[in-house]
Amino acid sequence: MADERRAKTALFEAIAVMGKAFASPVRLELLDLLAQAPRAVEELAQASDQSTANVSQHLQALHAAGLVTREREGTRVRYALAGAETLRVWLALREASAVRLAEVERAAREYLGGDVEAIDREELVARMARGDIVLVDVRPQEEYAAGHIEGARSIPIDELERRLAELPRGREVVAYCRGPFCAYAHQAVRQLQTAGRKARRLEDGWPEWRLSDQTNSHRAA
Amino acid sequence: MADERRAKTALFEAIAVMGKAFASPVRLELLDLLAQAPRAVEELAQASDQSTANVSQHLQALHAAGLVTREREGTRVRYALAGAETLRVWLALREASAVRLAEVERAAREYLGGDVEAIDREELVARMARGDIVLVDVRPQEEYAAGHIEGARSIPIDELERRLAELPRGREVVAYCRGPFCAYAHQAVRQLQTAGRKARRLEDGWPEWRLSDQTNSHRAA
DNA sequence: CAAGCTATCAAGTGATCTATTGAATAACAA
DNA sequence: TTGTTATTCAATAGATCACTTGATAGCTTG
Repeated sequence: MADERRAKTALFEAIAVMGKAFASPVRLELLDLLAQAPRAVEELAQASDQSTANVSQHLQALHAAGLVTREREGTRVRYALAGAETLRVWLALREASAVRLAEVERAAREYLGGDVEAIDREELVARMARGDIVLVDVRPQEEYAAGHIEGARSIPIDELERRLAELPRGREVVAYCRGPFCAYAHQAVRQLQTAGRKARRLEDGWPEWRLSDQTNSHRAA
Repeated sequence: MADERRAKTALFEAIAVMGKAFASPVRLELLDLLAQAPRAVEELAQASDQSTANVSQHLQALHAAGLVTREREGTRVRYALAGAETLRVWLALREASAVRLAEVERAAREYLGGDVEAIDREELVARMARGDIVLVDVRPQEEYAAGHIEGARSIPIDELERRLAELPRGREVVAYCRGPFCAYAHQAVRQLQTAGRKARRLEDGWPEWRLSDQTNSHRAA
């Protein structure tokens, strides 16, 4: 009886080790970044506006919780998301928080600016098959290189304005980026519309696509 | 620029509010219990071996994180899991921790005792359709009452031994309970096998079933 | 092997979290 | 009203966590 309680407590304590990893905003941002592409500590520190030491410590916490893998690469250490289960937890948490916490919704709206017309995965697949649209990945190049939706071309958001001519005039443009809370696709659609193009954003990003359809994943050399 | 950072930080901080809710073993156990059936504070305190005040506080934390709903029922307050998204996060976290943390695996084995032959959902459905097996819900009655797999009969684990005669001798018995980390089904299978019956456990429990097949859910009056 | 990066470690401080205790409140019944 | 039960509140002490700073270790290159 008391033994059973002890064993049950030990089990929940072990699971809570992973739960704790999701309890810090900094770690969540790191997970979000790693969901796009593996990265070194320094890069993560820059992307998340944190000190290197702090990021290193958080990464070690994530590592201890089994959420990321670590790999030495010469003078750098490359961290990557560990397994699809990790991604699934993060996406489920993000989704749940968006649905159940008004504050998340509010913060998302604040960050993304006004809403922009979206297209869902299913429609995207259908229109792509018909050659109806151009799909653009507006994330940084390295993230595109680490994996992207098949058939997408890479035009990082920074370069979109001066590379507008690359996009055929006749077809609608669909932009996607890191996920529903990533501002790049919103920004891209606004820029495109300002330039007189027809444009929408994919309702979510590369990690969601990858998880929902493993076979579609495409990795560049 | 600085504005963008502030907005992004606010967003991750808001999501982390929910993340923090998953950071305590006590709260995880409460979520696990609530995934079976809504309950009052006192019941949860008893089931989790915690003081009422402590459980009340944790429930308030869960409520603030949007993970549970609260409803006054006379002198009691009935807490329930809020929405399918909440359940999805909890199950994803449990799954991920089982896969990625050796310690969880070890603690689970310790708690459950030796492994017992399992059957997956797909096979269960097929065998049920053929009338090949008897499906038994070995959770406490109230949890069965709050929802169960269609076609299952309720025999709480405490009563299994003296109600053995209710089970037809000819057919294999499949027992299920709260989930893969719940000991009841394991126990039931062992008892049944000792009594010379053919028995297996369903590989996971009612919450997983409910989530994977909403239409199969069955709620008693 | 010395210089230059990158990443980690170690220690410290302020902040937050947990569980306990005892008192307060809310709903109900006699 | 008074008593009873269920829940919450308030205060607290101990533990854990987050971020900073400055030192250290590992690898690469000249």
